[in-house]
Amino acid sequence: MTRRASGPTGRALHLLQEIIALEGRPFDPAAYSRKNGIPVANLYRYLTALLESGMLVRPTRAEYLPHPAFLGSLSWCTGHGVLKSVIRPHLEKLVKKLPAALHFGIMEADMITYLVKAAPADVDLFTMEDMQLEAYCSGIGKVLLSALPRRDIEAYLASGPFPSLTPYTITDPARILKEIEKTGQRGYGIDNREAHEGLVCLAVPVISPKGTVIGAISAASMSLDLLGSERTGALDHLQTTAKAIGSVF
Amino acid sequence: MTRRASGPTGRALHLLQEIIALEGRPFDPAAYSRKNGIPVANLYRYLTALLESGMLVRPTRAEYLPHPAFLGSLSWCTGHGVLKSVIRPHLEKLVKKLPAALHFGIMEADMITYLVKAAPADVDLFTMEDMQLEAYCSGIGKVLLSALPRRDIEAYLASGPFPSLTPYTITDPARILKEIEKTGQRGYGIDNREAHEGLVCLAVPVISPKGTVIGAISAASMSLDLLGSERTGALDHLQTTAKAIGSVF
DNA sequence: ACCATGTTCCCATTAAATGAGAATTGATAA
DNA sequence: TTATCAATTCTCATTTAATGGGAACATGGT
Repeated sequence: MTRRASGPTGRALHLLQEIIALEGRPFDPAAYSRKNGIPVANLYRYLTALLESGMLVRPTRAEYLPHPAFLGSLSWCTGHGVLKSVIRPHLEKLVKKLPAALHFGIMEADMITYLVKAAPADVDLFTMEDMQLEAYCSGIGKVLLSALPRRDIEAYLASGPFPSLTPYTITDPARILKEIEKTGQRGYGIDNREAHEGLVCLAVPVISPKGTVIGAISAASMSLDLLGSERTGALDHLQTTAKAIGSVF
Repeated sequence: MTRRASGPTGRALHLLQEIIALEGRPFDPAAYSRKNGIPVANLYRYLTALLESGMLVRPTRAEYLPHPAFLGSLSWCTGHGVLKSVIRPHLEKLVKKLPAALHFGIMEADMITYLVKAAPADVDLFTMEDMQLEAYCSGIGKVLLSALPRRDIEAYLASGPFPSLTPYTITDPARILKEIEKTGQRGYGIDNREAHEGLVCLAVPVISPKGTVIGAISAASMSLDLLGSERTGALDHLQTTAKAIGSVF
């Protein structure tokens, strides 16, 4: 789940994350000591440091919880605000080289949420940040679906119906599955006017060094050239940015 | 704001809290180094440890933010859940010695919220956890009001009106102020049938070692003896528990 | 009062942090 | 592209803190 840095500090931080991950269930020092090969004496030293720093409280002798004041200090970063802050500078840098409507999106409850948008001043597209779209007919959606376990893809396909939004929308679950599989194989997603009249887009996944799919970025355009003569160049830019973003995590 | 443990680990944790406290504003390594007397080289070492442990991300070269995944791992402890977990064992321990309806409450938006309730099986009181009550006519309310800066007390008194809930309810702002002042002077609050027919209660503040008022605990009873013959004993129990809870923070 | 378990203490040994400056990297302006 | 400046990392001898195994000490429950 979490990376662990070496050294005493890294071990103390790992302990903090362990206690948070317990979600309130009792923390068992002896078990943690055994499991991680850390002598109990050191374990208690880490706990002391975390308590003295105000990150943990000890309601009773053998109980450890995140400190309410520490949690309070984190209340400003609820929602996707931090994630947006992480992504935005990358998209705004890319938009200078690839002048199209760029988006970063994640999947939430079978829908795609566009968290970040960056577009040249002369491009006017209907999309907005925090807008939700169907997954089956968007480039980002196909990419994120293709990253799901087979079981989840099938559950998604069974959850239809899939309304037709343009004459090009693919609405048959079997054909959607084929699209998803193709997307996974070639490593990028295409939306060929399936979600909006005349709008095409290319999308690639953003993957952390650990292999987690954070989300996906896409370039959208009202010109078919994006899928034709411009495709290779655009994909190259998207891949580069996606890799840069991924390496942040 | 935060306590700081000595040693490298304590300093690293302090840095983490500093970055969280910035709420997304840019972190200035040089300034932090100067302000805290920490050489920049060490500062960057702490940052590296925090990054490697997955607590921070660095969206761009000179930018540090809490890691979205770390924030996600904390999502289970939104609201007052953790605070309740901290308080509850103490009240449940106290209820064995002081068999009355015990409550822990905090002030939110000029109202009192009862976060924890502990009562003997044979005591049946209308109160419930998460219930909100008026502050001016409850023991906990008077205690928490008396801990406020003068300015805030006056703002509260100006925010009336203060409805009469029983024949004993004090509704005149000037008299409420007197009550609040008396509460602050004697160190505990009294509700003499002001909020509910026949119900009396005693309340004391819960104060952290740093002097922060966390909330207040109260004992309530339908017998006037709580304010008479039982007052000294009950107060003693409440004070002891309040001190024990306070020392947790 | 007793027991079991959780917690702290002890101290010689080992590992890690320290700090000042030099060296390097990266973004921005020219 | 190159110059420039600030941000960041590296180096290394020195200082400081962490380590760990067990004994000793609390505490809550029986």
